[in-house]
Amino acid sequence: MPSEDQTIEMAEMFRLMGDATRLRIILACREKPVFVNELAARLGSSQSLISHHLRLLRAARILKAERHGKQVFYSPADEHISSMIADMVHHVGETVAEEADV
Amino acid sequence: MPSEDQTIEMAEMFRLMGDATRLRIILACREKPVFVNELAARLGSSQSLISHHLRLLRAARILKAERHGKQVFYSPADEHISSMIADMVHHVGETVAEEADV
DNA sequence: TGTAGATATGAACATATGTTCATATATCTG
DNA sequence: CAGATATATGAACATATGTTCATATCTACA
Repeated sequence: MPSEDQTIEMAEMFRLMGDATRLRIILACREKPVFVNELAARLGSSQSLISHHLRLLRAARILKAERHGKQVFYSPADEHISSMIADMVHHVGETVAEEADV
Repeated sequence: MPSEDQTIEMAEMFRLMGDATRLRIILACREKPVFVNELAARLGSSQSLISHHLRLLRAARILKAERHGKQVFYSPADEHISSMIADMVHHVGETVAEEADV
C-alpha cells in the first residue's frame, strides 16, 4: 500500500494525464522530442494552450524541456515515466479491445 | 500510438484516478472487496462522498459492486484494472523513491 | 542593435468538479 | 408491517480548471 505522500503524488500525476489535450501531448512526444509549435500543429491547438499545459507537465516532472536554438523540445522526463506510459497504453489498448468484443 | 477513442478513454480513466479521495478508494479495495461504510471509515470521509465517488468509478468500469445483504462490496472491475493499478503503484513507488534520493 | 521567429506568461472567463446537507431507496429483522 | 441499518441520489455551492486573447521574454541573425 503506497504511503499517503505517494498516494497524493500518484493522484497529481493521474490528474495531469487525465486531460485529453495533455495526454495527447505526452503521447506525441514519446518517440522523439517534439518542439512546441509542432505539438500545437499536430494537435490542432493554439501555441498558448500547449505552452500552458507543457508548463504543468514540466513542473510535475512528467516531461522535460531541452532548448535547441529557438526551439524547445519536449520529451518524457525519464525512463520511469516512459515505461509507465507505455504500460498504460498497453493496458488501455487491451481493455478497449476487450470491451469492443463484448 | 493509441487511437483517438483510446486516448479519450485513457484520459477519462486517469482523470478519475487523479483525485486523491478516489485514488484512496481504489487502493483500499485492491486486496479484498470492501463495503461502503468501511471505506468511509477508513478514509475518514462521509458516506455520501464515498458513495458519489463510487458511482463514478463504477460507471467507468474501474470498480465493480457486489451486494451481500445490506452491504455493497466494491473491488476492481477486472484483472486488467488490477494489474494496471499494480503497475502504477510500482512505478510511482520507484519514482518517488528516486526523487527522495536526489 | 533591431527585427523576426519561437516560446512563455498573465488576466479573464465559462465550465467542471469535489464536497456537504438533506433525503430517498433498498435490505434485513422483530 | 415497522423500524433500523446500509447505500444511493439530488440540489446547492465554493473552488479548481481548461481555454482564449493579449503581451512579454528569449534566441538567432541581418
